[in-house]
Amino acid sequence: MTKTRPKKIPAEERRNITVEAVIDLAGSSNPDSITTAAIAKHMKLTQGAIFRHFPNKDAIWKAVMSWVSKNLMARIDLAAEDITSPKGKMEAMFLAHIAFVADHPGAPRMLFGELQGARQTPAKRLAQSMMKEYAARLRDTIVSGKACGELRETLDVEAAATLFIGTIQGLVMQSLIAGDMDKMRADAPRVFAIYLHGISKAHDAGG
Amino acid sequence: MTKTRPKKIPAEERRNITVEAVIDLAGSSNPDSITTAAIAKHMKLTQGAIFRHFPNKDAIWKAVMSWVSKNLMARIDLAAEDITSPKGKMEAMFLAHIAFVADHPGAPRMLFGELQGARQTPAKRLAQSMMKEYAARLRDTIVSGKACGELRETLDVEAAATLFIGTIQGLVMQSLIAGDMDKMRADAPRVFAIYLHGISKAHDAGG
DNA sequence: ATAAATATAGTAATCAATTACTATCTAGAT
DNA sequence: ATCTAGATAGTAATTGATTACTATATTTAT
Repeated sequence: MTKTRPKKIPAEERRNITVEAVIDLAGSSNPDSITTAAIAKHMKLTQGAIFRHFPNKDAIWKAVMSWVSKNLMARIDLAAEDITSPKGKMEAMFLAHIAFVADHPGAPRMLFGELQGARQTPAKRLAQSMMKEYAARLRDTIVSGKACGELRETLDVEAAATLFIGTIQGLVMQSLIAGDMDKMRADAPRVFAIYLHGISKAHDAGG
Repeated sequence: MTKTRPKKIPAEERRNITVEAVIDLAGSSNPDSITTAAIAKHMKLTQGAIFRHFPNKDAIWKAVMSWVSKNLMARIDLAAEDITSPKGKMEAMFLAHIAFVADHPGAPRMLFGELQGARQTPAKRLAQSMMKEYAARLRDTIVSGKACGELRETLDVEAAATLFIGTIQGLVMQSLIAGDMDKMRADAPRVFAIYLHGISKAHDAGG
């Protein structure tokens, strides 16, 4: 029985480790039922030590949401930045989003859980503002797609944006249910192809 | 302080009332954190009385899932039964599903929550078998749609089924997040129109 | 009177958070 | 280079609240 004492780690790094631990745990259990004891155990610390770095549990959740928001948006921006075609941009965003979720299954669960909760927490505010910016970016891309003739000019922009986000959320939900993130990576391009067909201007009359 | 005693209600009806109470509560709070005390309060009973009608909490969840499964499938079947066109069938199923969720926002939350949980509960088994049957019914309809020429013969059946379910789940998620079920009812036909465009055989070359 | 349905009042377990204390790191003086 | 004081990061034990669940008494309908 070698009860090794955990290394003393600087506060900021310890906070980062905590965020990772929560996202890790959220990948395999309901975010709402992740206890501070479970977090502590996962990062090999005692439960009380957590509160040396966060004033309370809400603060942990806020830090997690901040991480998710920052990293997800960064990956989507990076994927889309060098692409000029709106359709190409949308596909890149779609696949980047899926890849991010496949890498961090806990992330969407934290997001959903927080957004659905009745309580207006700091974490929820963060999540809401991220969703708002995401939707705005999407609408802009769709509008420019119509302008340059890639998308049908009869296209309902709001509905197309809703379906884009919904398609991702649906894919994610089904993969979380199946517990298989690799399947999602494989399905994503095929599903997006149908979506694209739904919003594109017809090229030829072929069925 | 008029502490009125609740009427004595036969056990079976009391169980039905319990199920309704849970679905009601799930509409505005995380299903996983619905306590037996909260259920009891909502149906104006003491907490202990619940356990005169159910052996344990899992049994309550199983009863709820049974209710959801039965009622959702019934509404979808009813909506589709008199329609011969596969595309028409799919639209009817889609809108019936959305209408059901709009009537019972707690239902999808119970479903998601149960399916995502790591624990293999009786409720989870029920939910899984429902999803399986739903997907099978969907694939059959899509296949017959291809056969009768309503849908593109190049259509990826699996992806189309995944997107159908995903579209619903996505719409539901966004409505739960927005806390506005009426918006979902309004958005559903517009979103489904894009999906339909994505799977349909082209009628004319118009953009 | 009897049986079913409910209230009352408990249980042990678990939760987030706090406390008293200890170990370790680091900066500045020598 | 080394010592030491203060700051930092940890443990272990405990708190009051809340959880699912239970034992028993009481009410109500028939």
